[in-house]
Amino acid sequence: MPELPEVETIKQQLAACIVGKQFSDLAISDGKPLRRISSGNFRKRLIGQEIKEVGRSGKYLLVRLANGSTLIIHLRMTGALLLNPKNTERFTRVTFKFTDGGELVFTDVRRFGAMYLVKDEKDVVGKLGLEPLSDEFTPGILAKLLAKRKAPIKAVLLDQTVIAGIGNMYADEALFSARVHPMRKAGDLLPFETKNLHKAIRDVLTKAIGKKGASISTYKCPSGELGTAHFDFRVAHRGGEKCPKCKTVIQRVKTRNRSSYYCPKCQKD
DNA sequence: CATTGTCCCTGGAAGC
DNA sequence: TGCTTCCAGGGACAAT
Repeated sequence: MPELPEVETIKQQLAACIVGKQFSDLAISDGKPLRRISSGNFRKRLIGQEIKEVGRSGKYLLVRLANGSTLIIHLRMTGALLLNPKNTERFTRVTFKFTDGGELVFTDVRRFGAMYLVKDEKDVVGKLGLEPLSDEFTPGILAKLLAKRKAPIKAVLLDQTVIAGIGNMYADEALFSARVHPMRKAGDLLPFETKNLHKAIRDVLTKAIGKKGASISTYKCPSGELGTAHFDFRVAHRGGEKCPKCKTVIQRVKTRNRSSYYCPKCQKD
C-alpha cells in the first residue's frame, strides 16, 4: 500500500526518468481514476505537454508540467505506476505515452486510485498537514498537534490534515518503536513519549525509503523492482506472530474499520 | 472544529 | 471442488 516511503520512491525514480519528456498520447481504458475532469479534456490538456518536475506532497505524486498545471496522482490502495513494463499489465487503467516512444502505465486492481489535472495544486493538496521528514516537524510541534486531542493516537497519525503521508503500516511500526499503544488518547501522551514517537516516525519512514518501500500487496517501483521495507516490519501485518522483543503474540484491534497491530506487553495502554 | 461511521472496490486467502 | 466470508485500507462525505 503506497504510503510516504513508497510514493517518495516512485517520485525519485520518475524524476530521474520522465523529466523533459513530452506526452504524445493517452490510452484510457477506465475513466474512473480521473476526478473533476472528463477523459476528453484530460487527454486534450495533457497531450503535447512537457514534464518539468516531479514532486510529492504526503501520499500525492505531483507531475508538474511546462504550462504551469500539475498532474496529481494518488495511488490509494493498489495503484502502481510502471515505466515501460515488459509484460502487459492485467489491471491497466491509463497508459501515458511519450514522444520518445516510452510509456508510463497506471495499474490499479481495486480502482480507488485518483488523478487530477489542476492549475493550482492547493485545490487537491491544500489541506494536508506537515511533512514528517521536513525540518518544521519537531518534537515540540508534534506535542502541539497532539495536545487536547481525545481520539486514539493511531487515528490522529492517520489524519492527513495533521501529518501528511503516514498510513496504517508505518503508523503501527512507529507506535511500536515508541512503545505507545495505538488506542491511547493522543492528548494523554507524556512528553517523553511524544519525543520518542517523533523520532520513531522519522526513523521508520527514512529507513523504508532506503529500502524502496514495502511491497505488501501490489506495490512495485516504476522500475518493476519490489521494495523490501516490509521484511523489517515488527508488528504491521503480523497478527498472530510473536513480538521480536518479548515474544508475546501480536494483537489486532480495529478502529474506524482499520486494523492496528501491536504488542500488548511492549505497548501498554 | 473534533470525531466517528459508512462507502467505495476487487482479488486472494481462509473456512466450511 | 465450490461456495461464502473475511480481509486489505485511503480518503470523501455524512452524521453526531
